[in-house]
Amino acid sequence: MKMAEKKHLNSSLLERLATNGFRFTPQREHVYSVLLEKRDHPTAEEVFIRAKRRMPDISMATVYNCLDALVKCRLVRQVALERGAARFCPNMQEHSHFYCDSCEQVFDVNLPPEPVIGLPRGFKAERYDIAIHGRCPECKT
Amino acid sequence: MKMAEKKHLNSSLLERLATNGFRFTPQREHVYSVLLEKRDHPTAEEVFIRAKRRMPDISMATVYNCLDALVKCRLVRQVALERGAARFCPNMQEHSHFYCDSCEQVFDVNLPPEPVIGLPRGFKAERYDIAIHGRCPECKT
DNA sequence: GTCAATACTTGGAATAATTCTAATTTGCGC
DNA sequence: GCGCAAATTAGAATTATTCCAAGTATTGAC
Ligand SMILES: [Mn+2]
Ligand SMILES: [Mn+2]
Ligand SMILES: [Zn+2]
Ligand SMILES: [Zn+2]
Repeated sequence: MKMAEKKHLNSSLLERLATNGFRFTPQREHVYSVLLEKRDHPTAEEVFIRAKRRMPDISMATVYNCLDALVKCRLVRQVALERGAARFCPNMQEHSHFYCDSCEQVFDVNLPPEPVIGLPRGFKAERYDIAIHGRCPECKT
Repeated sequence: MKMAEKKHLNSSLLERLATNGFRFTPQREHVYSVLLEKRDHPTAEEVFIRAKRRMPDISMATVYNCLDALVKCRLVRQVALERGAARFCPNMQEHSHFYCDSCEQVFDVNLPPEPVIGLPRGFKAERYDIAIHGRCPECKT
């Protein structure tokens, strides 16, 4: 990434953190950059491993703290597909998730215009989470 | 419940367990009946508490085992909404879940005919899990 | 720039949810 | 009824996450 790009990213990260009452720290910057680098769906553990490579002293507690801040700033989505560790997704476009029951990989899938589900009277939907389970192309028998 | 009804339920439970290679045990019968009694979305812990009322010696490990067997027999659905304890749903009709972010209750919501999501080439969907987050009528401000 | 207030980071302890273990008991085909 | 695989049990172990208390860094006021 070019210097100018990085500076811009960081100033917008700072802004986003600030408007949500968070401080800008090297750890938060780094965790965010780690997520943007490889746009998959790592667990906190996996983020920790990747973050440590260039910031060996970062702690697991901080990774959780950073992920939490990023989620609260809406720079990252937290996804709960299967039971077990939560996963984090840096793709903030509206999309749903395909979970391959065989290789356990998670794929982004574009959503149709709007999933028209008739809710009973009085219910107010804020957000739809669509998880599709099945086999990815690699694992199709 | 009338005696005849119960007998019928149990013989169909036995059959379902048998065809999936499971044995019929009083614990499995009881856990299943506990789920059918109050058709909500309890956690394993909550099932344990309810099951203990009429079967005080049942253990947590057995509750997990029973729930697992019932899920594998497709008599019960396991739902993973938010992070935290898994929930169990005895309603086997196709439906999706509304999770109230305020009171944390889970409601069954009927699905539209079929959520037409165009999957990329090669992906094979087996099951859609639609979770809707929002406010229930009680909690609407 | 200095300073104080407060937020953040850290390692380790604590907790929550679930799974594993090993001894005992039970269901079920013969 | 008998034998054996499967199920139950209490408790230990594991996994994922949160909490804690002490030290450190960031920020805004001056
Ligand atoms: Mn995603
Ligand atoms: Mn349900
Ligand atoms: Zn796959
Ligand atoms: Zn509610």
